[in-house]
Amino acid sequence: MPRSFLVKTHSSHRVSNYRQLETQREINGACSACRGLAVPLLLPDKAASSTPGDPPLPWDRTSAVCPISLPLPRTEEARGASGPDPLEGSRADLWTGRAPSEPLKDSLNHLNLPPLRVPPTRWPPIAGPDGGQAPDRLQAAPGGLGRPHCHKPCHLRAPRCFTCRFCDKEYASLGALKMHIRTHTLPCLCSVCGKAFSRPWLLQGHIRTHTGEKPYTCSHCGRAFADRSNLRAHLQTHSDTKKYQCNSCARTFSRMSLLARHEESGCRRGP
DNA sequence: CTGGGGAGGGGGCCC
DNA sequence: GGGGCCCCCTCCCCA
Repeated sequence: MPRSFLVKTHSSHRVSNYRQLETQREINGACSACRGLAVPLLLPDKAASSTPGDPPLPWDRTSAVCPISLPLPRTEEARGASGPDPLEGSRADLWTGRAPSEPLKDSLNHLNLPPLRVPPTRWPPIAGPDGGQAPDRLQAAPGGLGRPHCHKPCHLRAPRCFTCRFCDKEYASLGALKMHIRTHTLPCLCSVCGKAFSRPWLLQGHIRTHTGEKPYTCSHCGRAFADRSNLRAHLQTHSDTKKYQCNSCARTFSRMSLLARHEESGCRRGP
C-alpha cells in the first residue's frame, strides 16, 4: 500500500493549486528549518510582482512566514515586462486583506478546516466573503496541536494516541502528530512564488524549479532531473522488464499510474 | 491511448 | 524530539 495512500485517497482531496491551502499556513512564526534556503538567481518573469502601487506581495514580506532570504535584483523593468500573474489575485487576497477570490473561497469551504487562531500582529487579516473577517479557521486548540487522548473509538492499539484536530488522523506519538500537522500548516514558504510546503526539503525541491538545478543524472542517457523520484521513474524507461502488468492483456507498464490509466480506459484485449 | 517528464505529497527511518 | 533524507506514490500535462 502506498504510504501516501494512508492520508489522501481521493483525487478530490488533492490540492493541485496551493491557493487552496495557503490560508492554512502556520502563522505564528517562521519555519526555522527553512531559514537559509535561498534562490541565487534572477526571478523568472512569472514571479514578478503586480503593478507598482499594489500592496506588497508575499515574497516582498519574507518576514511574514518563512524567512527564506531572496537577495534578488528585482527591477521595475522585470515587473513591467511580465504578463498578468495567474496567481496574483489569490496571493493578494491572502496578504492584503482583500476578499478572497471565488475559487479560494470555494476551496476554503471545501477544506472544511477546524478553526485555528491567527495572531493579528503577525498576519494580515483575511477578509471573509462578506468583507468582514474571514472564518477563524486557524485557531489553535487550547494548549496544543491536537487532542492528546482519544474520546472516541481509536484504531491505534497504543495506550495513548494523539489525534490531529484538523483531520482526526491518529498517531501513537506526539512527534508523528507534529510531523503530520505540518501537512496542514504548510510552514515552508517559497519566497519566489509564494507556494507553501510542509517540509523544507519539499521546498528545496520546488526551488529547483526556479533555479533549473538538476542534480540527478541518468547513468544511461545522461539526462538530468531535479527530483530523485523522477529519475527513478525515468530509469524504468531504460528497463526491459516493466514492473506493472495488466491482468487482462498481460501488457506491462513502467509505472503503476500508466497501468491504472490503461485499465481505466477499458482494456478489452483479454489475456 | 500511451509513454514520459515535471511537480508535489505522505509516512518512515536514521542520525 | 527534530531535521534531513528516502522511498514510493499520485496527478497533470504534453508529445
